[in-house]
Amino acid sequence: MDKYLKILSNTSIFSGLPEDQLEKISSIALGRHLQKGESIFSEGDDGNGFFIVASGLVKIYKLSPEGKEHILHVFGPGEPFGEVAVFTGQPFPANAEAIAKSHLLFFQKSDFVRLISETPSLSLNMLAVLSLRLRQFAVKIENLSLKEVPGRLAGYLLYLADKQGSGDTVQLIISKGQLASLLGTIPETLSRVFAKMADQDLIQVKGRAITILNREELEFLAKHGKDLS
Amino acid sequence: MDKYLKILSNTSIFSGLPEDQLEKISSIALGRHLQKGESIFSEGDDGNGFFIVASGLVKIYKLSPEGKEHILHVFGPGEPFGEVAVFTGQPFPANAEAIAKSHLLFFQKSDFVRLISETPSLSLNMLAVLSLRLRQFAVKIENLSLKEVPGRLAGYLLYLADKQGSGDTVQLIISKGQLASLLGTIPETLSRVFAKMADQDLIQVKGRAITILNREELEFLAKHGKDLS
DNA sequence: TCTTTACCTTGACTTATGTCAAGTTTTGGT
DNA sequence: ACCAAAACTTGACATAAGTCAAGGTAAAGA
Repeated sequence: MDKYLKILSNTSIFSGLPEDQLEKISSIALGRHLQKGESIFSEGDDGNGFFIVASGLVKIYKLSPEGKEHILHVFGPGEPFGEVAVFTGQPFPANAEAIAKSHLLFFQKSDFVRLISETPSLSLNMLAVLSLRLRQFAVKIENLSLKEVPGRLAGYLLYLADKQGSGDTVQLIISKGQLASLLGTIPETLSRVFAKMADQDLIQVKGRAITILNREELEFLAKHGKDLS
Repeated sequence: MDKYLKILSNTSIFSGLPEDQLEKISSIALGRHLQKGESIFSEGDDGNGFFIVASGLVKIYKLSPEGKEHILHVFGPGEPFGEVAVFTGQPFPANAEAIAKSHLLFFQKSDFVRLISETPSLSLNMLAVLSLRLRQFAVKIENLSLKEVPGRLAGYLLYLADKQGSGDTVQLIISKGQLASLLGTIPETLSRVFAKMADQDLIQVKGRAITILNREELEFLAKHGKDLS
């Protein structure tokens, strides 16, 4: 059980809580191991609890009636998902699938609601997490409706560079096909945009390793959503 | 002061709370009256509190560097806005403007955080509100990336019909230009789509009054995002 | 009522991006 | 190391929707 403590203290929703609280939380967590490609839940499933990624990678996505997929989120270690269903009392609004071998912690809805109503600082953490996520969605909506694909890709690459911190070379954590879906486009279009950006010496592409060659122009693209032409 | 009680009890975040709680809340609320077109806050402003619409209509929108506007929300009576900034501690991420003569209630951040940490049921309400909003955003993202404009409009009209309940004729609460922005397109395109739908006898348009003539086909459009052709 | 302004519509044109199809490269399993 | 299955790339083409521009309609204020 105690091995969860360290994991929990590194999550956005439980960070900053005193150790005795974390122990309580740890005691209601259920571990679950998944292989790459395993489904976690599907749209419409009863939202009887939520998850935290201990290790691995999970995608949250919706499917159109024609089967086209749009990825809403990719969550890594420390990030919670499925909480929305817990608080709305409605079924899960999207699908979740492990896109790498993953270790998850599951929290039963009833346990968690009790916990949160007893722990004001936990509810404030939770509110902050949901608020941040709303903000991310707002940015995503803005990008989808105001910017073209090159602008969205530029923004994503800069976001990755910032997050990974490792100089000007970033590693895509998902396949280019999945990145296309995350950016609201299709693999063919993304591939062409990568090619064009490489051609213009904005970036260098070697598989999943992308090197930023012209940060300024990339920032211009991300901001204005269009080529300067 | 007590006149706020009735307003507060009709809001999503305060509904279901006992009267003594509502009185406490009422005592920290500040009223504010706005004319149509008045700005409430701008992107980047310090998020020192949040608002509830008592009467009127408020739009939340982002501006691209070129000045193009995208409307994220339109909020009416009973709906809170600006709470995200309160919980993240960051500035407001978007702009807010009254699009009709409006009466707002303002809650100071510090007052509200204290209140919420003292009132578990309030924090659960708040979590539910944010969760629902996340869900709405997820739908919006799905629509923007998976559906074309006719599909988005069809979805919006059905949503309005459901919300207004008044048979098959709905009233647009915002101008068509603003609706275009809310649907992630421009007035010209929206106008053409309205014309095409009317031509196909899916709807009848008389100013801001839209009559649904063929609900089935509209539902097909909203679901599949495309014409059946 | 008249006039001005904002809102809406329509047309001609351009373009970004989706679709379909055919290769090529990379990856993972045996 | 080999082979099959994914993943990726490229080309030709179709089209939804944006841009620019002009005219019409409706609403608000004098």
